Amino acid sequence: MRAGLNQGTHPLLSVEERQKLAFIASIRHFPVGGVLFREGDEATEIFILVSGTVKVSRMLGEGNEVVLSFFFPNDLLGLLENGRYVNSAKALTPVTAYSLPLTALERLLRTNPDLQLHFLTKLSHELREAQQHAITLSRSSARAKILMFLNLLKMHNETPEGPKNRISLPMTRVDIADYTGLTVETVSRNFTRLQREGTIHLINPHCLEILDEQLLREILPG
Amino acid sequence: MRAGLNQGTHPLLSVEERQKLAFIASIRHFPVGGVLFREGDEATEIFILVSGTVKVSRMLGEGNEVVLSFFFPNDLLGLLENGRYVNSAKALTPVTAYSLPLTALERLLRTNPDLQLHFLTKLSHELREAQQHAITLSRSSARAKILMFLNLLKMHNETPEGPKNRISLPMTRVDIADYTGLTVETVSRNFTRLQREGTIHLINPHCLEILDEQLLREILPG
DNA sequence: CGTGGAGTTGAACGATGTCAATCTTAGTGG
DNA sequence: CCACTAAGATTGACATCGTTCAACTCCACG
Repeated sequence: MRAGLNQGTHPLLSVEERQKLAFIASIRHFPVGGVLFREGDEATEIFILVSGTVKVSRMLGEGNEVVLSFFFPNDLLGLLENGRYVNSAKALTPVTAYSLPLTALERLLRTNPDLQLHFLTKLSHELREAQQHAITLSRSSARAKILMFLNLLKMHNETPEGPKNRISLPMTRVDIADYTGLTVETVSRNFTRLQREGTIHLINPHCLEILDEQLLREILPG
Repeated sequence: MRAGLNQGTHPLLSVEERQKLAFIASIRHFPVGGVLFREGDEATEIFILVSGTVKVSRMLGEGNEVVLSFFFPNDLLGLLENGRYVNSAKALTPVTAYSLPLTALERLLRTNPDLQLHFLTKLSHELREAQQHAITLSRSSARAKILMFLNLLKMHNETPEGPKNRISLPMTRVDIADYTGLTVETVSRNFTRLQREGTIHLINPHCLEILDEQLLREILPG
């Protein structure tokens, strides 16, 4: 279910490219629970995350939320269609982001074919990866899904304060369930199970430590 | 698991754009089982399907194949990374395709920012849809997955010869299983079940008729 | 102190995977 | 032209895993 636009070692844009973009950007701040944009709203800007975590989701009729991805610093978010956002984005922690007005961005891209080509390449790569990831997840066990989810968080864990391998989970169990396609109960049970196995240690529901480093290698089998 | 680059009503490129591209293209033919390109091979060209059906897949260690998508006429295929194809493409039927040499294509895009911008827009749209589709599938029942798969084929069914609502399945049950993330047995059982319910009629394993038109509406619930 | 939301745990059920047997069909060679 | 073969497809029995429904715990907040 990994669906962000970056992939750990591959930020969407290079440092120089982001600097170019910074010329047309402004800084925005959002509190916990703040909405960056809402599905269906007219799109006027896209964002590049500076700090914090964002949940991107879509509603499927009858209050059924699908969490498409979690976004971390350096991610680009706000993909749109026909001038409207296709997803909703909500801040899970206090968030700082660059805001890029669409009109200026389009002008910039139109006059910088190389920058645009890079966008194209990166986009196709990242989304292809996301698709692959989604398919992979669709055929693995609940345990493996949780491990992949933890691995995702681990890769983006930018707070190495305190013990290494400590991961903060700013989202709720429901968010994790809506992201992995499991039920809350299954998510909870598997956290407990991983703890019993000695793979992780739950400090509290929103903070855990990874004890068994090799869970990364173990992820593939399913 | 819908993952093609087009979406029925949204061909990747407009007629004019394809005409532009045709200037640098040549025609290629492939027999049933023919390989258009293989995962990891150096990429020299991309293809635009003219006729036939193509299976695009990736191997996950130990002979485990994931079918990422099926491609139909007007689809663009051959996405690559670092000069290499990331997937393999095999013809399920006799295939005719335009071949676009990458060097010429890149030159064309570099000098046509508008064409490139269109590429960018279309790509982000289609892949976003594919991602959504994959996630949707990951949380629905086997029956709903099969229905979505049939719906996909129906949208691309370009052979209205004979009775309407007749669909040809050029792929094997294993391919369908590898595409939907189910087992062959579950795929088979659900075909049988849909027939018992009167939703479809299996003429033979590679050809069926859709009897209940409203299965389309029924797909969402899961 | 309650109260309510989030999280965890238990028991029973149901759907899908697994293993194995059988059926069908297309292709092959006599 | 027919019989044999092998691959694909279907079906059944059973095991497994995740969901469902329900109860209970744990905090944060009033």
